[in-house]
Amino acid sequence: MFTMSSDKVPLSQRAAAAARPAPVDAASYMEGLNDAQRDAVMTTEGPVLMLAGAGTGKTRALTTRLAHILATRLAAPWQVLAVTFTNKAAREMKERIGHLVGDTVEGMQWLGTFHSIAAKILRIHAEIVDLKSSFTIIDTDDQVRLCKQVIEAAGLDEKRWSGRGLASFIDDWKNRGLTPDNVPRGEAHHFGNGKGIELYKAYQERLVTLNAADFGDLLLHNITIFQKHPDILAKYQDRFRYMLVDEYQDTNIAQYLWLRLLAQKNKNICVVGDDDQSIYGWRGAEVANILNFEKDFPGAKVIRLERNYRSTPAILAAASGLIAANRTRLGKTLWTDDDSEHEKVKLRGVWDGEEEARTVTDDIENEQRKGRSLSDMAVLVRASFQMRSFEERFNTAGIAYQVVGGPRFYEREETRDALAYLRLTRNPEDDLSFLRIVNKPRRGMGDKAIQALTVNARKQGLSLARAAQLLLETDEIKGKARTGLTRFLDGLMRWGEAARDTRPDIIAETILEESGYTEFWKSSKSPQAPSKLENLKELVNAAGEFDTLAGYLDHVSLVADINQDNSEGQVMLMTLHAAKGLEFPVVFLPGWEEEIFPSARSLDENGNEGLEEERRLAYVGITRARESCRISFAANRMVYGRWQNAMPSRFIDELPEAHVEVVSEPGLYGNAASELAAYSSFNDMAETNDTYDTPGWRRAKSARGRTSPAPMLEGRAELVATSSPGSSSFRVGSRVFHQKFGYGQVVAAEGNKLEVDFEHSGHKKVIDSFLEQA
DNA sequence: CGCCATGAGGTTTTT
DNA sequence: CCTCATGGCG
Repeated sequence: MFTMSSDKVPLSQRAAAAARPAPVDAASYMEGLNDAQRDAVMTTEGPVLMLAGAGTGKTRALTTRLAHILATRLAAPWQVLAVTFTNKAAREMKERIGHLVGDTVEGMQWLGTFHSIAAKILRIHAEIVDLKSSFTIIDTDDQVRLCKQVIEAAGLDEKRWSGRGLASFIDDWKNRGLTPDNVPRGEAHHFGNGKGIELYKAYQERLVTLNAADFGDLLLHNITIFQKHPDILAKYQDRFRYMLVDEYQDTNIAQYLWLRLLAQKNKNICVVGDDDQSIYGWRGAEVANILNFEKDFPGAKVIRLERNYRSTPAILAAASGLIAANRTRLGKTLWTDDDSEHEKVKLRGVWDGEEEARTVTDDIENEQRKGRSLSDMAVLVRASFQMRSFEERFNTAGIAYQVVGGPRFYEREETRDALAYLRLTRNPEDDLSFLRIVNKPRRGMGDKAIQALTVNARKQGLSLARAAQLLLETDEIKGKARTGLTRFLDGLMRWGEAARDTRPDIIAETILEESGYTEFWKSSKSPQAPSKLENLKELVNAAGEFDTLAGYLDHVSLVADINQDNSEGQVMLMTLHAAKGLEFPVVFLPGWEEEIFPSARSLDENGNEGLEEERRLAYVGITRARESCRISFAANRMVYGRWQNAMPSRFIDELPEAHVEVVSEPGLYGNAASELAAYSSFNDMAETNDTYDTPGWRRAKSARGRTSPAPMLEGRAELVATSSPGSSSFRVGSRVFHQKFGYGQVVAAEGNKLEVDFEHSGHKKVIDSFLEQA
C-alpha cells in the first residue's frame, strides 16, 4: 500500500492493496472508522478540537489521522509534531502509527512528550538562555535541595520556609509560563517575607552555574527563546506543518503558550482531549485551555467522538448522569448501541472499611469462580492510604494483586545514588551529584568538611570536584578525609577514562563496586538492603541496553520508570488518577464517602472548581468499567487512628437511580425483603425535597424510617448515623458551630441527626458529632 | 557518625 | 495511628 510498504505492514493489507489499488481517500486504514472518527482523520487543515469521550476510540482516530497525513504526503514524518504527556503514551502512539505506515514512523523525530521535545529544542539553542547544550535535567528531589540552599543563602528562617514550599511556588510560576521578571509583584508576598521573586531569581542563577534545567525550565526556556528570537521560532513554525496534541485537557499555561507560538503560522493544530477527564488541575493543568480552544484558534472545527465502544449502557448512563452535575464543561453525550443484557451499576453500603475490603474480596473470588481472570478486575481508590485495607485482605485471602504506581524506580534512594555516580563520572562538574555521594559510603567527609569545600569552591568559581582536587594539593585536609577524598577523586578520573570505551553496564557495575557503594548496602543492617541491591542490579542491566553511558543518562532523566512487566493474573490496585486511560471488565470503586471522595482537601482549597474536578475523577473511575462497576461506601472509617462516622458521598446521589442497584451483602442481607426495601428507598427519594447541596445520605436516611430496615444497615447498626439511643446533646434552638458550614442554629433534631440553619451556608442536615456548641 | 527521642503532618503525579 | 524528618546526645 502506498509507497512506504514495509515488513511491518501486515501481509493481508499489502495483498489487499495490491489486489485493488485504493484511491487515497478510500484508503484501507479508514475501514471500520465511524463517521466522527473519519471526520477527525480527514480534516487535516486548520485547527481541530477532537473531543473524545472515554472509550470512544480516540487513540485509533488520532493515530490514523497521523498515518493519513504521512500516507498522503501532506507532510514528511519530520514535519509532524505530536506531543503526549507520558512516555508510555508516546510509545504507544508510535507503535500504532507504525502498524499503519510501517518504517515511515521512524522518521517522526518530533513525536514525544512535551518535555522530551522541549529538551531536544533547548539543547540546540541552549546558549540563548545561558546554558550549554550538555545541560543536565534535574529532578524534583534536586530541585527541592537547591531551593533549600537558596533559602539558606538568603538568610531566611529555614523552619518557616521549606525548600519544598519554594519549589512548589517556582513550579507553579513555571507552569504558568512566568519567568522571575514576569511574576506578579503581589505574589512575592506569599513566600519568604516577600522575597519570593528574589529567591526564584537566585534559584535560576544557581541552575545556570550548575548548567542545569528543571522540568519546568524545559518548556519555559523554549518560550523565552521563541519570544526573543522570531527567526528561530519561524524555523520551527515552518517545520511543523501539522501538530497534534494528546490529552489537551491536561496542558498547563506554559504548554499552551508553547503550542500557540508554534501553531501560529500553519494553524494545523489538532488537539485531542476530554474536558470531563481533566483531573490534574492541582499540578497546573488548565481545563480552560480546552474550554477556550475555539476562541484561541478561530475557525476551529469541533469533532465529537461520542460513540462508546467500551462500556454497557448502565455504566455510561451512570457516568453521564454524574458528570451532568458539572457546570463548566463543553458537553458530550456518550452512547452505545450495545443492547445486550447487562447488569446495573452496583452500590453497596457497609458498616466499616474492613467490611468493605472483605466484600470486595468476596466479589473478586466469586468472579474468579465464574472463570474471570484476576487481571480483569481493578480496585480504584481516591488516595493511596485506602489501599492498605485491601492489600491486607487480599493477602489473607491469598489473592494475587498488583499495586500500580507507587514509588518509582528512578526515584528510589539507591537508584538516585547510583545515577549520581554515573553522572559525576560523565560530568565531574555536576555539583549536585557530587554532594549526594561524596560521603556515601562514608569517606570521612563530614558536614564541616563539605561546608568548607563548598565555600571554597564558590569563592574560586570552581566546581566541587575541581576545588576538592586543589584542596588536596594543600595541607588543609588531613586524616580520613584526605584518604577518602583522594580515592574518590582518583576513582572518578579512572571511571571517566574507562567510560569512553566500555559498555555502560560494565562501567556502571565497576563504579558501584570500586566506589564501595555496593558494599555499603551489603553491610547495611537495613531490612530494605537486599531489595536495594536487587534494584542496583536492575539498574546495571538497564544501562546495558544503551550504547553509551551518556545515552543511558539522557534517557533516564526524562523517563520516570523502567518497563515493569505487568504480570498476568493479578488484581489491579491503584488510584483513580493512575487508572486514567485504562479499562477493566470489572471495576470496584470503594470509599465513596464525603471527606474522602470528594476529598475534603480539594473542596477546602479549591471550592467548586475542586468539587468539579473530584466529580470528573469519579467519572473517570466509572468509565474505566466495561461490564461491571461496583461502588461502595462505609458508615464508619478509621481515620488517623480514630473512628469517624462517614456520610455517603454526594456523588452517590448524583447517580441516576434507574441504572443503579443497591446490593445487600450476599448471604447476610441477601433476601428478597431487603432487596425490595432497597428499591423502595430509591423511590422515596422523589418525595424528599432535599436539594443537591445536601451531602448525600438521603438514601440511607429514607431507608432508615421503613418498617423493614434498609438492607445495607440491617443487623449491625444503622448506616451513617448510629443514632445514639438517647438524643443529641444539641437542642432545637441552640447555637452551634460546624467546621465547614460555620455558625448556625439547630431547627430540628432526630437522634443525632440535626437540621441546622447556618448563617452563611443555609439549611443543612448534619450529624451532631460534626458540631460544637457555640 | 550513628542512634534514639520527639514532633509534625498526613491527596492526587509526570516529566 | 503511623511515618518521616529533624535534633540532640553518646
